[in-house]
Amino acid sequence: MIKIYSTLTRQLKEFKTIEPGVVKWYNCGPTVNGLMHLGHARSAIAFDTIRRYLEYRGYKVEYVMNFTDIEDRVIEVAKQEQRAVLEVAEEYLSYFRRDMASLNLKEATVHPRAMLHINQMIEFIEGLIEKGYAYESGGDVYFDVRKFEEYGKLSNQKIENILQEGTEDAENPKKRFPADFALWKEKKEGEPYWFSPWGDGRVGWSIECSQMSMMYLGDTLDIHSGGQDLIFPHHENEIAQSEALTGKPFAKYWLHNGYVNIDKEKMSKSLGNFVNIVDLLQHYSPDAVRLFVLQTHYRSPITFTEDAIDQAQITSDRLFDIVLLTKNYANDIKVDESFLSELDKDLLEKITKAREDFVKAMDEDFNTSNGFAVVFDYSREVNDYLRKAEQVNGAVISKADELFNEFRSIFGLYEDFNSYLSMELVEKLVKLLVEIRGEYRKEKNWGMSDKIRDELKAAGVSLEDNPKRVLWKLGEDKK
RNA sequence: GCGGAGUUAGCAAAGCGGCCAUGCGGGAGUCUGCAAAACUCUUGACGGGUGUUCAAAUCACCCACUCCGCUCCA
Repeated sequence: MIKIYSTLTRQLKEFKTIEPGVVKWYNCGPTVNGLMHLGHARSAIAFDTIRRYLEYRGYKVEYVMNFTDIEDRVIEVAKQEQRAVLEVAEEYLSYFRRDMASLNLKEATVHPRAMLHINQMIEFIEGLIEKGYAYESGGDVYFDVRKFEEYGKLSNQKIENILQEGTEDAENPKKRFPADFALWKEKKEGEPYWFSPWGDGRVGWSIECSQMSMMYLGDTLDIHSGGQDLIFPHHENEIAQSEALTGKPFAKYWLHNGYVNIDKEKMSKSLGNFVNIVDLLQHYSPDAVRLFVLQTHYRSPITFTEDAIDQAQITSDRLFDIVLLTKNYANDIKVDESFLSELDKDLLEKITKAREDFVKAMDEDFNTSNGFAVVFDYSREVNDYLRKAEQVNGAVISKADELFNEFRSIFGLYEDFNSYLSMELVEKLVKLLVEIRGEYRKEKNWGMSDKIRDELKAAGVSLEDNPKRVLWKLGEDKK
């Protein structure tokens, strides 16, 4: 049984989807006004892993993640750089997709973009006005939070305590109440705008998530997720809008990941203390970054230090060693041995046990930290076996490899094996063998030199001895 | 002010009442032509106090400190 923590109820509950076997999940994606930094990555990796785990546990996950491409901050960047908003959005969007791919983040089922859903959002707002939850005021449209009694339930705040007098936004005279939030904003000079029943303008920030999530997944989602910084006001507003419109619960489970801190401060755009993923990947492997993130439970804060990520890199490399070693043996099965030694039986038991322990750990609100503890214990056992067993049993080690594959697919680690088996490597190895064979030939050790040529040929590399040099090529000789 | 989260060994990080977390690092050993790896043992912790309990890192209360949200933010 999977237990899941929801910010709304602030406790662990059994995970039950509305439709059996299917998870409808909306993850709040980034605003594309800059490069992906570790804070974004932490969120994305955490939820990507939970998604992978749910899939591992047999769910079909419909995962929607938006890109906010029309928003104050994008417009601001466009102004500064004197470029079109669309152009800026396109550019950062492509960088985001690149960085997501390099971190081995799975593509969402749908990646909707706000700009392409403006008309539907206008309809959404019209619906709210009809129901009396929103009002037009001087070209703007606001959500009337006092009409929605449960406003504040997600962030656990009383309406009186929200937006005290004094802040600029609270004193906006167009509002009836300081905490009311904009659904539609009147156009400003030099900014993009759309036509609407209330005049030219553009949509407010939170409306896109409500509208797009409901459009792609239905009125009630199983999971809605994002960073803790979105709880208020963004998600609070989404709940208000959506539930006001449909009268149904908006999402069953609200998941929020902890921050990445640096120097005891939250890593964020506004503080300017962020580490970009592109830069980080200059020094650390994607696997190390994923491991770094996943060694901490998704709701806990992570403190970023160079030391910590160095440690993650070392750990990641060692884990990869044993994964690869196991795979090499598993690929090399010649005979399926039915005889099982004590060590074989022992390892088989440990494989079963490890899988059980792992599932138990992950079922408890996706405790990747404990999940990794199981993986590390397990990798030590496999390592031990590979070095101690008189003979490596192909059937047994294949089972071990299978479990490593399961772990890898859930954590999204070491998936690009091809990069380790490059043509470059083949070239180096063949050249080395040719060189060694050359020495044997000098010594007139024809036995060894022929053996190398024959074995290479069997492996698919043919050598051709010429007076000046040895040529080699891949593939069988033509007959 | 209001609302949350937290303080665990040298570092990172689980744990949510009793038994070994785990990773990195430190020490010793095994193996070994060299090198590397691996494995074994070991090192060590629960911010401070007072309670509750047969038993507390884990519950309650108090104190100290840190961070976060209430403003754009993953």
